[in-house]
Formats: sequence, C-alpha cells, structure tokens
Amino acid sequence: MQNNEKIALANCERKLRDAQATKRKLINSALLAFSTQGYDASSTRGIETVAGVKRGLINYHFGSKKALWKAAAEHLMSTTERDLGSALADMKQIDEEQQLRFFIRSYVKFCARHPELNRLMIQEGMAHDWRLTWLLERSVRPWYEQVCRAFSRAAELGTAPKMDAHHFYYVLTGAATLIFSNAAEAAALSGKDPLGPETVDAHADVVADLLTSIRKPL
Amino acid sequence: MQNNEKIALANCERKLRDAQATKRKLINSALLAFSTQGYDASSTRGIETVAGVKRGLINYHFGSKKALWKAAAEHLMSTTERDLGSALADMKQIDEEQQLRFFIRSYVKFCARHPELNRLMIQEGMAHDWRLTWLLERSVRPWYEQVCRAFSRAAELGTAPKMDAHHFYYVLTGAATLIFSNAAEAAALSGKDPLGPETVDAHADVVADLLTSIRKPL
DNA sequence: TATATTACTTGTCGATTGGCAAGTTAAATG
DNA sequence: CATTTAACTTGCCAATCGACAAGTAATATA
Repeated sequence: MQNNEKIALANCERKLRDAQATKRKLINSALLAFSTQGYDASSTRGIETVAGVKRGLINYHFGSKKALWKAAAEHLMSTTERDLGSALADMKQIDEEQQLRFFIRSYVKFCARHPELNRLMIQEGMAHDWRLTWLLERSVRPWYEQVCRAFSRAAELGTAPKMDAHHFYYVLTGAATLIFSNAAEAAALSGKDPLGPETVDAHADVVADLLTSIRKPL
Repeated sequence: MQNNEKIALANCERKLRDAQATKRKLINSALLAFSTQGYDASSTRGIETVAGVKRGLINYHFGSKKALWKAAAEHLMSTTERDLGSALADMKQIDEEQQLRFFIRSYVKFCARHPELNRLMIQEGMAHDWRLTWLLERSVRPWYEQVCRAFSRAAELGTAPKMDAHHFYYVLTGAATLIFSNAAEAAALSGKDPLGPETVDAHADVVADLLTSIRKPL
C-alpha cells in the first residue's frame, strides 16, 4: 500500500514535471523570439518548433500568445529581481564610497548574462501598447526608482557625477547595454565576442569609471 | 510651339513628380514601420495604408518588400551623412580642444531629430542577416571608424577619457540614443517629452560632460 | 475494472501575408 | 486621331498566422 502510494506519487510528480518541462522549454523559446524578433514577428508555431514540442501546446498550456508573452516576461522579471537583488544585498556589505561602482559593475555583468532583458525592453519601449504598460507597472518603474535612489545617495556622498537622475538612468542603461543588445553588430565591428568574459569585464570597468566620480581602488 | 512645349514639359514633370511623391510617401511610411516594428512585423499593406496610397504600389514602384527596405534604408543613410557631415564640417572651424564636445553634442541632437536611425540599428543589430550586412557595409562600418578616429585624436589631445575606442563607441551610442529610441518608455517614466528641445539639450550636455575630460567653457 | 483527468496531438477555420497579373486611366507621342 | 507608355487599380493566389475543437494515450481515482 505504502509502496503503491509512493509509486503513484512518483508517477504523478513525473507527469507534473514533464508538463512543467514543456512549459519551461516554451518560455525559454518564447523569450528568445520575443526579445530578438519582437512580439508580432514571433509566430507561436516557430516558438513551438524551436522549443522542440508539438504544435498546439502553447494554446494548451498558456491559452493564447498574449498569455505566453506575459508568462515569459514574468519569468524574466522574477529572474532579474532574484539575480540583481542578491547583488544589491552584497553591495550594502562594502564601503559606502564604493557602492555606486559595485552597483554599476554588477548591473553591467548581469546585462551581459541576460541580453534578452534589454532586448525585450528595447522592443517594447518604442511604442506604447499593452506590453509596455505591463512592463512599466511590473518592473521598470520600481527599478527606475531604485536606480534613482541609488544615484541620489551617491550624489550626496559625492561619488556620482552631477546630473539629473532621469538622464543618469538612460545614460547608464544605454551605455551599459547596447554593446550586448546589439551583440551581432558589435561582433562584426570588433571581431571579438561582446558577451565574452574579457569584453564584459572591460566594459563594466569603462561604464563604472565614467559614471562614478571617484577612482577605483588598487 | 514653345508654349506648348513648356506645357508638355510641365505636365511631364508633374506626372513624374507625382510618382516621386508616391515613392517618398511610401519610403517615409516604411521607415516608420521598419524602425519601430521591425522588418518581419511590418506589412506592405499597412505601410501603403499609412502612406495613404493604394494597395499594390509598393510592388509597382519598388518590386518587392526587400527592395523597399533597401530604398528606405538608403534614404535614411544618405540623409544622415548629409546632416551629420555638415555638422562635422563646422567642427573643424572651432578650437581643437572643444571639438570632441562639439562632435558629441551634434551627434546627440541629430539622434533626437532622427530617432528612426537608432531604432533601425537596434532592430537589425540583434541578429546577423542580410539587413545587418547591408547596414554594416553601407554606413555603420565607415561611421564606426570615423568615431574611432575622432576619439583617438581627442585622446592624443587629452580631451577624451582613457578607454578602448570600441567601448567608447558603444558607450557613446548607447548613452546618447536610448532615451530617444525608447521615447515611449522615457516619457511614461519622467512625464516629460524626451524629444522636446529642453530634454534634448540637457541630455546632450550630460553625455558631452561625461565623455570629455575637460569642462565646457563659460 | 470502470471512469475521470491530464497531457498531448491533429485537422481545420477565417484572417492576413507578399506577390503576381490582368486590368483601367490619362497623359505623351507620332 | 491613333498608339504607346507611365501610373495606378484590383482580383486572385499559395503560404502562414492564431485559435479552436475533436480527437488519442496514459495515468489517477472510485
């Protein structure tokens, strides 16, 4: 009896796990398509093919293309909050004068690990439809205010250059991410892999040097 | 006779001008669609509707969607070269130590006047297909080398911050353009028009201050 | 063992896509 | 005035789109 129950439970879990695996594969494939091609240019059939699953499973598991986009965006944003959140927790352990520099370097390295985040923001930031509204309320506005607060604290300490916080946000975001968002172009221009560890580290240093008014320690 | 000839010539020119007007309207509409929605998400029927012309005229005047893209991109790139070229000619008239600052401010203000340029580059810079190849050979590579040369000259004068030219290119381009490319998002976050003259001028100052190591004159 | 549920599969629908071809219209030409 | 040409118009085509519905197969439950 107990044995049968365990087997039944294991089967149930395996079945659930397989369904979760299908959803996970679809979300990863959707994220790739939506961030690089945009929402309208991404076909559900193409997303299913890249995910390696049968046609129709998007509508079965998510109900619609719109719901798939929301699930994929939610997955990306929660991943972002988890990864960047732990970096920001580490930040508070270090010397206050170095915090802005640490923040910027962490942000640049995160953007290199997840270029799909900024690609999606670029795709959806140009026109104001339901997807930009969703992104703004779900994560962009909180993140924007967090960056502005970090900048204001650094400005009080004198570790940030003098400028308006709004311009700082777009200078930081643009300077930090374009080389990764446009990796294909950057690779063709330089001959090097923009997402390789050396380039990422060098870029993080450049952006941090520019956007902090004190020099990095030896 | 001479009068008739003049009338005939005028009629001929009017006919030709109307055809040119149709092509111009289609190119402007195509540029808007391709830069904000991307190539695949832009429909030829939609482009014709926005242009206010009848269905079928894209294939009549350009032959195919691909040829329309090339014509629109060529128009944008020649406009860019003309506008930025005159700014760069003005640059050589001023004090050499102020040239990098003037260059950056001119570039930022141009990007605000023509956000479709950087939007198109972002759309096409993510994946390496025939459109990125076309853009690279037609204009990106020459412009990239021009920026790198301007940076190197400024570095010799000591007016540029110390960094690799490739990183300078992407820091400048990203910092200068994201606030305009993502104007819908930036407007929602700040409540102000990112393309308005005050915001553009403030942004040009911020980027120029950051990317030149000497202060602006009184 | 019979039934129900979950996960997946497949056929089909109406709408939209880019492109072609056979038109029409009007001005230019001889 | 007859003919040609340039500019535009429209009907149609195969392919693809998102979505739905009617399946199948395997597992869970009673």
